[in-house]
Amino acid sequence: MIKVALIEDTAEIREGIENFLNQQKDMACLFAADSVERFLKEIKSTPDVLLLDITLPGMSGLSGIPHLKEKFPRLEIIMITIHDDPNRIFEALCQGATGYLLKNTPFLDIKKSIEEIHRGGSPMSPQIARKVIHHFQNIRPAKSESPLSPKEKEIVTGLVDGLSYKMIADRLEITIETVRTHIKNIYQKLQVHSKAEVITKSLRGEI
Amino acid sequence: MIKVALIEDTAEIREGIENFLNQQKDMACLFAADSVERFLKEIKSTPDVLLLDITLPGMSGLSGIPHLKEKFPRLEIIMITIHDDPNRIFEALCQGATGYLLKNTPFLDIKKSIEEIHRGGSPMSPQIARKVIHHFQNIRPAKSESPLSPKEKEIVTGLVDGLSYKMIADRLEITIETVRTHIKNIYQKLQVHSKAEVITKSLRGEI
DNA sequence: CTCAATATCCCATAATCGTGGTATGGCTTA
DNA sequence: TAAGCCATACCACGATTATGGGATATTGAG
Repeated sequence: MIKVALIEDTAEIREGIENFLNQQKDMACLFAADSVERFLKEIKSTPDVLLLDITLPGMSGLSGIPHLKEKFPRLEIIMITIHDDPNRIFEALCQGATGYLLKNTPFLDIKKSIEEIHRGGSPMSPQIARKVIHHFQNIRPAKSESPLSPKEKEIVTGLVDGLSYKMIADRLEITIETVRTHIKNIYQKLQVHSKAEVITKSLRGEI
Repeated sequence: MIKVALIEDTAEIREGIENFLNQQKDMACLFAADSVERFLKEIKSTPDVLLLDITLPGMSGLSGIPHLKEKFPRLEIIMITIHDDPNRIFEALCQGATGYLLKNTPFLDIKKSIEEIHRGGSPMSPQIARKVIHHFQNIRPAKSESPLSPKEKEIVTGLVDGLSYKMIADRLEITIETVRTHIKNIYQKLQVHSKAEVITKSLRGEI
């Protein structure tokens, strides 16, 4: 039995979702509030999953996340919203939300999402996922000419990931001796003498 | 009719997916190759969607993405892989992949994903989505105070500068043994096991 | 005052790394 | 065709790192 809670200011939507959840066999809506403040004050037990609207009177869902997480550290939060503004999505995810659904999502899919998040997944509509990914792609612009060969760059990636030579060898499916050779060449090209320097250069965008 | 292509080195999996795709009414598998190199050399027409394995002989799927995107700028790429290593996922998404599926995904879901990506969404299994989101959540919380003591932060700075224990000891005018102790404590606090990981965390603002 | 955190120092050992070699085969290009 | 880069692989050795012990002194918070 998944214990769900809900914060949504529009009574119609709130009651609709609440009723729907309570009709399900494997979940129950513990509590439904119209604001973060009221929720924090009045909730009695500990929910597993919270459906949280972004636009709320008083404290917004976004700024409420840290408070909610503080009171219930293991709470999984799914944002529900009409906005699909990438910045808000990004913000919510950074604050600690784990899922993100649009308000027009059918009830049945909301149910699936609650089950999904409870299983350790992250429900996200594909449209949202695409926006999230675009954010990723924008923060790392294509870098200019690097003196390193493609394989060498893969080795560097391994170093940045904190892998040992052995682990890099496994990942790239080559022997550790080949990894050593590549690394020697990388050091030569970059004029460095340690993993540490390569990682620093790489993360500072100097490669 | 969605034009799909496939790069996967295991013949069994490749042919399985190829056959399945060709049985669908609304899609066709234009071409299936066992390596990025062969794909780029032999493909004749322009696919809409590419299913791309990460682990490949020769050029890895990861490093192949830029080449594939260069030849087919509007190509949508879905990574298919047995690995769910967050670093690789992150890398693939940054390189320009738009979807990410685990190899055990049922054929029917692969089909749905292809349709989804073609509609402008981003197919991702919820497990993957969770990992992606964790990446988001780890980039930000630089705001909270670090668990490291002032001295420990100085040690970290030394590591980032590529110094050996000896050099850090000289710089801070303490013995190398003290440096060792500090580093042991740092590893403990950050739950890591190498200089490399400390440097990466530090430069990513996670400390 | 006591405790926890910090900072200092020492020892020992196994694993990993850095660096010097050598060598083969494929590919590109002058 | 020869020169060069790239990727692959192996050997050897000293340096460095990772991790397990202990030990002592200071300091600020409860």
